[in-house]
Amino acid sequence: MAGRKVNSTNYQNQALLENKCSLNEMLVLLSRRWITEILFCIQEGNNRFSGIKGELAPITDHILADRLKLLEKNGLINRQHFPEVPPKVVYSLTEKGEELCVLLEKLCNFSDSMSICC
Amino acid sequence: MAGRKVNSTNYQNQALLENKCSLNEMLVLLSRRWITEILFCIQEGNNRFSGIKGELAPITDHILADRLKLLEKNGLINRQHFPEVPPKVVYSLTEKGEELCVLLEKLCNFSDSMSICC
DNA sequence: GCAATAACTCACTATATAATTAGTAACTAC
DNA sequence: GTAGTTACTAATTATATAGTGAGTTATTGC
Repeated sequence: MAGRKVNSTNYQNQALLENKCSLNEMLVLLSRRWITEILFCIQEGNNRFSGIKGELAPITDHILADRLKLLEKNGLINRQHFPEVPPKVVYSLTEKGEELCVLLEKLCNFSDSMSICC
Repeated sequence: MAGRKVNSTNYQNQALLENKCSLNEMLVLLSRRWITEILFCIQEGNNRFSGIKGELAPITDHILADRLKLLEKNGLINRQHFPEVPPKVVYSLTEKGEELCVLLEKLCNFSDSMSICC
């Protein structure tokens, strides 16, 4: 975590947008690469680190760990740790997480109905 | 527009995600800074370049022009140009644009109901 | 002829985000 | 005692995205 430059216009503009509307915060979170796919993996019961890693093939450990932490921090998933060897950690959606998945599916249907280019 | 590095893992991973699900394309578009605010401005009738620029105060001409072009390219807004001097251009939401705004409002209500930290 | 206007465009710099590579603990099977 | 296992972490490099500052066009008002 290199830390953001708090005095930059870049930072301040983002802060302004997030203050104006929480949607902007949500979109920053959701647009982190892999994050929605990780959510859907867990929703479908693929609920362990290595399982998700396998399904989202080229994802790195680093990014996966970071995204799981983000999702947990925001109350969208639960993390259950079993002190075995080798270690076992199981993830599951919270109620909020389920709710979000429903909204994302709607957005997904909408995006299917149009062709997007950036 | 400096062009993306098409052979990088960075690019290829993004492409993989966008292939897997159009939601990922949609999220890239929506997470461009200012874009949802611009959409909401137009929805509320603030439909000219300088008007939007005024409302989203620290936004630059450069970014605003880019975002309007993106929204138009994706069929979310219409651009009507009047050949006067000084020039006059009026933007409006398309049907798709209206539809998207409805979905975004739902997502916004959801994000209001939780506290997000990144 | 000079300043002001709206709606842009361009070249450049600053910043944020993702990927790469290596390393960790605490065991078990061989 | 060496390799293999899971779920991570850390330092560094590569890439994408945002912001800065200036320039453009074609006209009207002074």
